[in-house]
Amino acid sequence: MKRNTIQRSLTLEAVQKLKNHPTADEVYEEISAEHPTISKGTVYRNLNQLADSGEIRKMEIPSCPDHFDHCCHEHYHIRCLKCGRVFDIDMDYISDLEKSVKNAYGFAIKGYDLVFKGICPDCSQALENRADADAKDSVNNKEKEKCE
Amino acid sequence: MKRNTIQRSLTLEAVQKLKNHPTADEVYEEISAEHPTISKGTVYRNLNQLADSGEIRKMEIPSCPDHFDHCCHEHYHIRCLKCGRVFDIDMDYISDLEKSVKNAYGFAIKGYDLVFKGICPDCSQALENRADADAKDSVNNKEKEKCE
DNA sequence: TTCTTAATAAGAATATATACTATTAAGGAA
DNA sequence: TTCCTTAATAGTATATATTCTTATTAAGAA
Repeated sequence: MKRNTIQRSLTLEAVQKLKNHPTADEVYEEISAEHPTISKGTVYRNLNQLADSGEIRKMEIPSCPDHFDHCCHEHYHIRCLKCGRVFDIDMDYISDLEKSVKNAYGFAIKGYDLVFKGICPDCSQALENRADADAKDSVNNKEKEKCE
Repeated sequence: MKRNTIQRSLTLEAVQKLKNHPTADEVYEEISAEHPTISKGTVYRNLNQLADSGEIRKMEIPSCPDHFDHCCHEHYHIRCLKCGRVFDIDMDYISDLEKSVKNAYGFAIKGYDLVFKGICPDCSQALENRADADAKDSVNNKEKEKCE
């Protein structure tokens, strides 16, 4: 039988508090600030269990660590190619996109992942500012930044 | 200036030969069977360079290692949730999906990643066969399998 | 209160990918 | 052709994300 542990409650609360699609690591940091003994493996396990039970949503995004979302309505996201942050996007949800599939070669389709990609306002601004500076440095810095 | 190295040619040839969206590791295994001294880092670097120059396509898929595709026309893919393999899917390509976005909050949209998910015919068959056997074992085996 | 065992903490292990560094070799110049 | 510059390589180390392992703890039933 499933047990209601303190760690499980803390994990759920942290995701609900951190509204910006936190990664498992960000959830762990949030919790461990108050409860330093919690284990990162526990956070990972509880996040996945909470996602399995539908209490939170697990967002699997290409070339990114998994992000978790407290939000309950289906919506799309956009990932900044430069800083890696993930944001909500405002667009009607396409619930029957699999009907557009002509041939899935025997696959039982369970859904789809759709993530837009682009450059966020912050990074656009930073790029413009740097355009005056050394172009090479700008490229190097850009390449260095990681997906958070 | 860009140099045409043997390793670069081997990498391109391997992707063109392996038509099933190989991962970098699969490309490395293919090449190293004939050329055991090639370095995995070299394969990664050349795959990314070839993708940057448009000679191959890099497929970034959630919860999967990157896959590489020799194919040149835009098309969608489906990932098996059980075995992790990636297959082509037959569906009209939506080139202007970003026009459906109502509000991207200042983002400059550069494109999108769309990947369907489902259960492939092989895994459907395997699940049916196992349904007669112990259900618990079936679930455990399912959880164990990794994205390839 | 006791007991069973699910869940945990801590850290090792794994997977994917990139970075570092001494060495090699591609291709232009002499 | 031979030499030279330096991009690319091999091999190793490192980074990142996540899962696994194992002894211990504690949730909740009896």
